[in-house]
Amino acid sequence: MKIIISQTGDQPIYAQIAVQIKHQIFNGILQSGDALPSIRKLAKELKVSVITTKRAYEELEKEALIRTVAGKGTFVTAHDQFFLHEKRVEELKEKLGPAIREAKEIGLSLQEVTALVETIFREEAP
Amino acid sequence: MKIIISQTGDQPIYAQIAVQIKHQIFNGILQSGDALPSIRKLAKELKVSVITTKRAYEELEKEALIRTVAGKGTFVTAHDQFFLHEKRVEELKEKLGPAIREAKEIGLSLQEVTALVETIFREEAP
Amino acid sequence: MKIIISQTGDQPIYAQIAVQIKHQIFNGILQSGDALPSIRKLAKELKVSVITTKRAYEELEKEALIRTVAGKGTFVTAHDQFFLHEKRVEELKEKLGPAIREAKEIGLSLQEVTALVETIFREEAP
Amino acid sequence: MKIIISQTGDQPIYAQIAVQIKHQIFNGILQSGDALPSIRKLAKELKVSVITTKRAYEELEKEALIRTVAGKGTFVTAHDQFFLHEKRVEELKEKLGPAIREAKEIGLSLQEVTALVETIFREEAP
DNA sequence: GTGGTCTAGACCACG
DNA sequence: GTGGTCTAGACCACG
Repeated sequence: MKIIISQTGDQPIYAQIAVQIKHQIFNGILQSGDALPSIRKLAKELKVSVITTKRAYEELEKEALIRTVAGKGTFVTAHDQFFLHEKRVEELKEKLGPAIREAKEIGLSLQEVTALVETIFREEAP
Repeated sequence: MKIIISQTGDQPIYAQIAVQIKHQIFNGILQSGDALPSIRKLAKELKVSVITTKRAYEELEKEALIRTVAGKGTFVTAHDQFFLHEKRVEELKEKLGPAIREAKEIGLSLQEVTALVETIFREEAP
Repeated sequence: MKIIISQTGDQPIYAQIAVQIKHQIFNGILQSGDALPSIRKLAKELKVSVITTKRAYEELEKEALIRTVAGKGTFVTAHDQFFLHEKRVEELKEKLGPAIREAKEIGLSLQEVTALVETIFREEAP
Repeated sequence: MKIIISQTGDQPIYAQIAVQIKHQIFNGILQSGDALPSIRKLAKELKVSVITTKRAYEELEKEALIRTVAGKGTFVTAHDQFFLHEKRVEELKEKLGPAIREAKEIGLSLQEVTALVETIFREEAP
């Protein structure tokens, strides 16, 4: 499983794992019903503790993106496109919201903000 | 000094203080050369530990927005409009950047992102 | 043999099998002396491991509801109506007991509890 | 803090702790805003691991009964009587439900069930 | 093999 | 002092 962990401590390891798996689900790399690696296998692969991988899976379970069956393993929840789209937009709003609120506090106009958004959008590697 | 602290723990208190002072500088409420309250005075006023206000001022010093002179007090750094504008845009980019990167990962087009930005911009209280 | 297994993990599979066979005995679908399917046959039918069906039968043997005769098979124990009635009430008490104990801890009166029981009884599909 | 732990393994320790604190909240022994012991203090007192007490507190946080503030401690959530009553009845239904469903499967009438409930209610120590 | 739970330490940020 | 996170082991139930 392709997951990159940064030990620089800016974000808990379990959160880094969770968010990357989440994105794999969002992008269809992991699909409904797909089995995730066992918490122990993934722990070995990433060289972290079992508790850390378990914690990551717990986060995703809270969001109903995966489902753990004791003794069986962990699987991507069956979900339709609508559910995923909702999840994605919700997540995006949570991140864009504070930034835009701040832009307004700073006194930027809508035009200035969208211009900045466009610049950043184009800057980033496609 | 007008600073509102949320004890709900979603953000460290020192960071809340720092960001609010920063915004007062950005918005001209605090201007070049203005004296800030002493860390002890501010601590009393906000009913927090002196360590907390000290930490907040340290953050702002790192960003060169304020300057502490031993035995005299703490003052807003002399800065021109260009410097402040740069700071503001830099800060905004740091927040918008990850959100926009994510929007692209999710597969949203520039049009969809700007539409979402506009919606959020209009939603927020002016 | 009519047994429905839920893979959702809320209850061990062996327990699901055991309880459903138990209910078939209680309700007379399985009667004294009736032969149960062999653990291997049942395992195939339900698509579970032989270990699982064996474990289920062991549970029922502990309760003296079935009896395994080496080389012959497994049979519903000879029992009279009194024995079965006792078993049923005993089982029910085990489940109702903790709930009612809790109701008292919470401070509900007998009237309130029986009212709640009546509501739930009527709610459930007959 | 008065909490009794059974090591017999029928229920995880963290769940035992959580349920007993929950009952103290329900019964007014712990009231809105009251501080709970720190996870480390409680761990020492109960002679369990810190992770176990933390896990217990996490369970209660999921149910919005307590609130943890990093660096401050853990507190009983401000809640009104209506909220608590709802919680209590909800919990009770979850326990009574399966038992009553079973009673019906066994073929008991509402009268028989309520009679049994009454017997158990009176049997238990007041 | 799978998860579930637990221990007894550790280091960190915040205050 | 407070939580938050993590490790490197362990034993268990289920299958």
